[in-house]
Amino acid sequence: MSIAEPLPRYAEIRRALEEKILSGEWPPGHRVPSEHDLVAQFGCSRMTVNKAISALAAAGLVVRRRRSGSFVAAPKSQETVLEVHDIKAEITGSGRAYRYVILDRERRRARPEDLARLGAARGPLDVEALTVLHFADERPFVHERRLINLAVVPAAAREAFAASPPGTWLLEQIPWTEAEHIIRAENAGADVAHHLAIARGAACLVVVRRTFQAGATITAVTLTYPGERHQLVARFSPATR
Amino acid sequence: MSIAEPLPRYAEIRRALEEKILSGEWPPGHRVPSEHDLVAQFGCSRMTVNKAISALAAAGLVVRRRRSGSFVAAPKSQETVLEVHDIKAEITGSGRAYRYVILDRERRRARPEDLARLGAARGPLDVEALTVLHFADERPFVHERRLINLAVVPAAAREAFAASPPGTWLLEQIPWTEAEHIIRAENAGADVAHHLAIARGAACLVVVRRTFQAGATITAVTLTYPGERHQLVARFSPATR
DNA sequence: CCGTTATTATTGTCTATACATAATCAGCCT
DNA sequence: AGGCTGATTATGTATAGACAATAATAACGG
Repeated sequence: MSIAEPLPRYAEIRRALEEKILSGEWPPGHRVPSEHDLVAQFGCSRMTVNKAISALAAAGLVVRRRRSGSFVAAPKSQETVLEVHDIKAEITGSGRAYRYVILDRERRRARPEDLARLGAARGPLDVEALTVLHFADERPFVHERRLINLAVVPAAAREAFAASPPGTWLLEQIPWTEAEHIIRAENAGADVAHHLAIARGAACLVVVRRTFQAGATITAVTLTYPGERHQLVARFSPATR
Repeated sequence: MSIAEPLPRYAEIRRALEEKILSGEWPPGHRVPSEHDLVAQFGCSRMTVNKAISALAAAGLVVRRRRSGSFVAAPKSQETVLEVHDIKAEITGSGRAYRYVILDRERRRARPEDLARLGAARGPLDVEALTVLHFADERPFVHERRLINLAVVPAAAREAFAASPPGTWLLEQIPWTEAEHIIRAENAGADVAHHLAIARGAACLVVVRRTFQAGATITAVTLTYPGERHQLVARFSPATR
């Protein structure tokens, strides 16, 4: 049982509208009463009503158009909030011992496939290419292949990554403004299988993440998790977004 | 180049604060100036400043505490908006021919493993268990195993699923209020491999989705995609959340 | 020194009002 | 009919002020 807390007025109004929408009483395309009407109905000021509807608009439940009014939005594709943790934080956060090893490191002029991975169309570019293996309680946890754009993060060339792995270090160095994830399944190749101590051909969850700042790609990383031991969890409720 | 549009005042203030946070000038834990101070600094009313900071709080960039002030939030786990489309819409939306086959169907009293899949702890429950295969351009696209809670959707027992597959039908029937996804990689078993026309042991992307309404589980579905032919894409930018 | 109480700073919510902006509508002129 | 114009309507943004809720801090009394 939930406690009957005194909801703020705007939340109350929001709930009331949300209920109509989620219950299907107001189908997509249905016009929500105007702010003026709701003011009369709920006996409060327009600002309060506005706050309620604006919140619904921000949550994507309604679309607002000047002069026309507010309308129940078409059912969107299901969106879900996917949490992708920093690996070091993910492991230490669950009380396991964390360790990492840099398997390979090379500074080079970006090759065509590097440019493709970074999603950068243009020109000559220097990158730092790293291969890292992360352990949780001394068991291989994830295999990481990373490219760092040295045009954006020149300091990466001088960093030894002794204290923190590249991903964690980068997070501390520069904040990202945009990220893109691609998630797929792959059979483990010989090399990855060896490092992760799994059978060749075992299913792996592959997460490719590109991180951007002001349009420029900061880094592109391919994380390969043993499929049997890892899963991503995502949760979503449109009402509380 | 972006056009120099006249930003509303509150957005301007929001940007200014955001810039301090994202640039690292204000590290996590740093105290944001009080609304009163910002009013003086920006020469606007407190409501305007409040709107700006409240938006940042809603985006998770700051945490607000009465009397104490507003503080830059600890760097969250990276959250990403994952779009999971309705399968029928996903296929037809990309111009491919869509078809589905119901491989198996059974109405039964929920077994212990069914209850576990639904995440329902309590009692006797009737479920509709379906196995569906979806095709895109006559090629197997995804294998679906679904349980429908008949206590919530009794109509599912009388539905033939002739016009729409169960997932699409359910979306039309009852709106969900919460969803949970689990994503992992698995090697294809004999049965799934056969239906998807892939090699046994091939890596598959498995998405398990549970959908709730007001606490009760509506449906639990396990979608198995051929790993080589499917991937999930997710994009995120904190500034525009 | 400790516990209680009063003060105060800060955010949370709300009102009433105002003007701006955009889109629609009706009417008018050509 | 076609197009221009102005009125209307609904939302977008902003202001100034008010009171409530909360928690940190200071003042006080034992």
